[in-house]
Amino acid sequence: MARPREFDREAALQNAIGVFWSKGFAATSTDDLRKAMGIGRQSLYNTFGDKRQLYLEALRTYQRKSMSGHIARLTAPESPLDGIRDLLVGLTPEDAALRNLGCMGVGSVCEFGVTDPELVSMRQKIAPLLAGRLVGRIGEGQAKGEIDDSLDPEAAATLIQITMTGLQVAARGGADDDELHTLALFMVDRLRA
Amino acid sequence: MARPREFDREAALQNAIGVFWSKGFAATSTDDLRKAMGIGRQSLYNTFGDKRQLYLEALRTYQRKSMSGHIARLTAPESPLDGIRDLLVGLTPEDAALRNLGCMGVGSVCEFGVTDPELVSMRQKIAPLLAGRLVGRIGEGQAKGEIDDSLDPEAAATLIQITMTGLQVAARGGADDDELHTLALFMVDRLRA
DNA sequence: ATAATTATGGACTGATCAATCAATAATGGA
DNA sequence: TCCATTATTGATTGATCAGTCCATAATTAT
Repeated sequence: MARPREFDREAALQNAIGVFWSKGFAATSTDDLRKAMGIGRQSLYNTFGDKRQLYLEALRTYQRKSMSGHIARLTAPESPLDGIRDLLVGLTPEDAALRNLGCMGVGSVCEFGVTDPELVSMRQKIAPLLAGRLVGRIGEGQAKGEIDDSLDPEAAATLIQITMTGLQVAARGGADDDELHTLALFMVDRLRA
Repeated sequence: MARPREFDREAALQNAIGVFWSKGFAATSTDDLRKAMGIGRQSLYNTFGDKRQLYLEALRTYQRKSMSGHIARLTAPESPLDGIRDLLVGLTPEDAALRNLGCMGVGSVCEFGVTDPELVSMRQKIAPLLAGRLVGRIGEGQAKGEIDDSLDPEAAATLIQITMTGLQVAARGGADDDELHTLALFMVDRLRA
């Protein structure tokens, strides 16, 4: 029917994610994107709309992948406490260059705060997914006697999410693997019965 | 000897801090700064150098004030655990507009990561100031029997700092006062003997 | 009063920004 | 084959960017 696209949309999007993740929205130019994505300017606008739309799609895609990793690590082990440990320990990659990027979602919160309603609503859809699973595993752990029975599962789940955010910022600030690892294990210990 | 400056340098700097704090470095234009500071363009360049130098001075000034507040809250109460509680509870202001700004230091880490050596070295000078005091108060608390004797003071101090970062990001993301308050108290409880 | 010095305001610079236009190329269906 | 449709390329737009130049104003020392 029409001329087919010469590039791989998914691959180009992944490259765009990489740029936004590393530099944030404001510091990224459309030329940075074009170069990293390996496509022409018009192709970018035809395929992804404008810079903002591309950012939204990049962030959404990043969040989906990131979240599914979190949930996989949290739920894989039989022991709930091991799940929480794996969630936190596996949060920051061993590869320093990757780890130093931190989390694109955290970066987005820091860059935009509450000024962009579309971003706020995107977060509100994603955050509860992990929170719910966390509350579940904490309850499980309490039933098994692994986790301190006296703590409120909701508050503990929120604290774990806050800790994840803190770890990501530390990682972006250059924290090394050992430090983050130690911190994750320390936090898990604080939940133990 | 020469014509005196017509504006208050400190007041202008405070206004610049406000803009950078709210919008970050990249999204702030020199015109934003000029307007908020209420001075002419040439006055800005004469007095503060360029945009980057102004940012560095703004961040340095912010950090100093912020850090002295942290240390004051941490050390004021007789009870070490109360000090840690006040540090965390008092971290995020009651006023929503102010709280939603989060922390300019956290914003700087998220925006620049480890890409700017001058910022990295600025952080390395500031972070240990609080860490040292925290370790001290944790040791105190353990000696008094308030804080769990089995935990490593260094790791606990780092976890508290990570928690502070997480709270600030949550605040920037729109978290309400109650949620942050609850979280702070929950964290303190996790250190108790 | 005059000279030296610094502050201020407005015009201006070249670079870069996001985004569009217009011309050409490639595809499948008629 | 030829038409409708979409992709690609390169030139181009007007806006905004950080930063400078220059003329004028205000101050103190002499």
